[in-house]
Amino acid sequence: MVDDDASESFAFDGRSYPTYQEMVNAKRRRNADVLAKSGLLEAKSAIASSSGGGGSGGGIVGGTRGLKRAKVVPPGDDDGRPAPPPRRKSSRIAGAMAPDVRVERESMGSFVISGADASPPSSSSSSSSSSPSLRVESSTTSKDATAGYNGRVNDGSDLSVSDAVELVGYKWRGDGDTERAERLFARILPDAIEDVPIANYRRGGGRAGGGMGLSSGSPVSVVDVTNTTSGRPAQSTAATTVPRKDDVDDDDDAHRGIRRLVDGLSCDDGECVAKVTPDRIYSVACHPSPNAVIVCAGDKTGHLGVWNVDGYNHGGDDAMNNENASSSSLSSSSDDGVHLFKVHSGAISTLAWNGPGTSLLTSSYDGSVRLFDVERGRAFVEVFATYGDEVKYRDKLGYGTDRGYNSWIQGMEIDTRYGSGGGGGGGSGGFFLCTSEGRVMHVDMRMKGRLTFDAVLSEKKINTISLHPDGNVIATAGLTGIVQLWDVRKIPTLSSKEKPKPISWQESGGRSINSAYFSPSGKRLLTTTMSNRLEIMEDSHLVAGRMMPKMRVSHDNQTGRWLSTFMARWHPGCYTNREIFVVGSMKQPRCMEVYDHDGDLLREIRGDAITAVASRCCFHPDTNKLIVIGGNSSGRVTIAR
DNA sequence: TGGCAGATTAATAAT
DNA sequence: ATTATTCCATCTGCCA
Repeated sequence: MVDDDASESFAFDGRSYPTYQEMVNAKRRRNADVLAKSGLLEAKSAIASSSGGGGSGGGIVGGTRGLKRAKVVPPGDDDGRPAPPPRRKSSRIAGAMAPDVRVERESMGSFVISGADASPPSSSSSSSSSSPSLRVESSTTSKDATAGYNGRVNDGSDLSVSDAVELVGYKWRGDGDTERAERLFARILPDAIEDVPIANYRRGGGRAGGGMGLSSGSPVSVVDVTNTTSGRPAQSTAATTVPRKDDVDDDDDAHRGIRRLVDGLSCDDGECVAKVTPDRIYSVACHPSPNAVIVCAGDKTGHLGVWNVDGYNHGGDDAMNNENASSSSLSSSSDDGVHLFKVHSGAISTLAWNGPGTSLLTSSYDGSVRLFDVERGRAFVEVFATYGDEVKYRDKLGYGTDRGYNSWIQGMEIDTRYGSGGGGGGGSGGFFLCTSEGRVMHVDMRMKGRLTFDAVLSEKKINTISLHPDGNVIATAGLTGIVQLWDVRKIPTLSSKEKPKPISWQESGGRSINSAYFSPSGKRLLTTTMSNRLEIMEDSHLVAGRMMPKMRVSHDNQTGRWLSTFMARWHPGCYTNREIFVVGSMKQPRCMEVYDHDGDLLREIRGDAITAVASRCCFHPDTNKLIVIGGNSSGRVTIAR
C-alpha cells in the first residue's frame, strides 16, 4: 500500500507548492518520514526484545513525557481518595448534567441541548453555599454545575495552589504533585521572573528586546485600498497563494538573521513533546524568562498545564531534601516538569502572561477570569466573573453581567495602556474581554477593579480582541466575518443608547474570522479566516472606512469540529524590521508554519515531536533565540527550537 | 432573520 | 487493528 502519490508537478499531498524546490523538499520530508516509520517498526521490535524497555510505545512519538493517566486506583489508598466512580462516560451521560440543561441522545449519536436559557443560579444555593473544603469528587463530573456561580470551580474565592491541584481529578494526579506545584510557585517561577530583562516590557523604549525598532522611517505606503471600489484588486493571483516577491529586498541582514534562526528550528526528539493537559488545548502561552522555557496550556475543561521544559531551577542550591530524585518510586514522571491545575470549569479561552512575567491571566468559557499572581504569592484569584442580578452578588466585580448559558468569554487581551508592568492590581492594568454573544468588556484593575465598559459590538460571537500598541484602537473579529477597528475611548456603555460605530472594517470571504491580531509594532493586523486565508493588513489603524489586506496567503484552515481553530500569532518581540508569525497547519506530515510579515513562508517545522495538528501556537517572547510552541487537541505540547 | 439537522473534520482511549 | 467518543465549531441548506 503506497500512499497515493496524488499529482506530481507542483502539487503534493493535497497541497500546492509555489516552487518546484519546495515541493521536492516536502516530498523528501514525507519520504524520510515514511522510511523512518518503517524502520522504526523494526527497531522497535528489536529494542523491545532486547531490553524489554519501559512500557508503552517505545515509539519515538507519542510523548512518554508529561501527564499520565492513573490506571487503577490501588485499593488501599492512603490519601483517603474516594474510590473512582465506575465509569466516566456513563455517569455523565446518565444524567449528571447542569440543572438547566439536559442532553438527549438522538438516534444518530448527535446531541440536543435543550432547556431554558440557563437561568441564573437557582436562588437556593443549598449545600454548596460556601464550602471551604474542596471536595475532590469533581473532575469526573467537571461539568456539573455546583449550583450557583455558573458551575464554576468554586464560589469565586481564591484558589490556593494546593486547591487547584486537588481539583484535578484522581485520574490525572500523582503523588507529590502538590509539593512540586508549590515549589514551582514559590521558587521556580519567582526565579524566572528575576531573569526577565526590563527592556522586554518597559513601555516607550521599543517593545522588544533585541532591538529595535520598526522602521518608523517610511511612513508607509498607505494602502490606498479605499479607492478601489468594492471590487477586489487584482484577484488574478489565482495561481496560488503567496504573493511573494522573488528578490528579497533591502533589509537583507535582518532577513538573513531571521532565516538563520528559523532554519535552525527542530523538534525531533521525544524531549520536545509532553502531555500537558488532559483535554484538548484551547490556549497556550510562554513565560518570558530568557533562561527558562515555561509553557502554559489551557484545555477544554479548565485545566491549566504548566510545563517547565528544561527543568529550570531543578538543581537549585537548597533544593528540598525531602523530595530529591530518588523519592519517587511510582512515578518517575514526577520530575518531567509538568504541573497540572484545575482552575476553571470551562475551556480556558486565553492565557496571557503580563510583560514582566509576574502574573498570568486566564479567561474561561465558565465566565471568569483568574489571576495567577506569582509576584505577590497569590495563586488563582478570581479577578472577574459574570454574576446574575441577585443581591448577594452585588459586591462582585461582574455583578449583573451574566447572560446565561449561551454566553461565555471567548477571548481576552491584556490592557497595556498603563504600563504592562504596572503596579496596580497584580501586575497588569486590566484587560479586555470578548464574548460569544458579541459583547466586549473592559476591566480596569488598577484600583480595586472596575468594569469600565460593557458594549455589544457584534451580533455574533467575537473570537478575538486585540489592542493596538498605541492604546487607542482595538480590533474585533468573529463569526460575522468582519474585522472591525474601534476607538477605545469612544465605546459606548450599555446604558447609552447610541450605536457603537467602528472606525474601519474589512470583510474576508464572507466566512468567520478565527482571529485578528495587531503585530507588536502595531504596523500590521493579521487575520486567520475560515475562508482559508491568512491576511495581513498594514497600517489599518490609520484607515477610515473599508480596509483592504496588503498580503494574502491561502491556507487551509478547515480544522473541523474536533480540533481547535487556527489562530496565527505574531512573535511578541520585534525582530529588526521584520515581524514573524506562526500558525498550525493541516498538512501531512503535520507541521507548524512560520511566516514573515510579507506572507512569505519561512519554514515548515516538522519533526517526530509533532504528533498531531498543532492548533494553537505561540513563540517564546525572547528575541535572542527562537522557540516555537504548539498545542494540539489531545493536550500535548510540542516545542521547537 | 432565526432555528435546526446534517456533514465535516482528527486523534485518542477503549476494545 | 478496529471502533466509539468527542459534542460551548462552523457552514450549508431547508424550513418557517
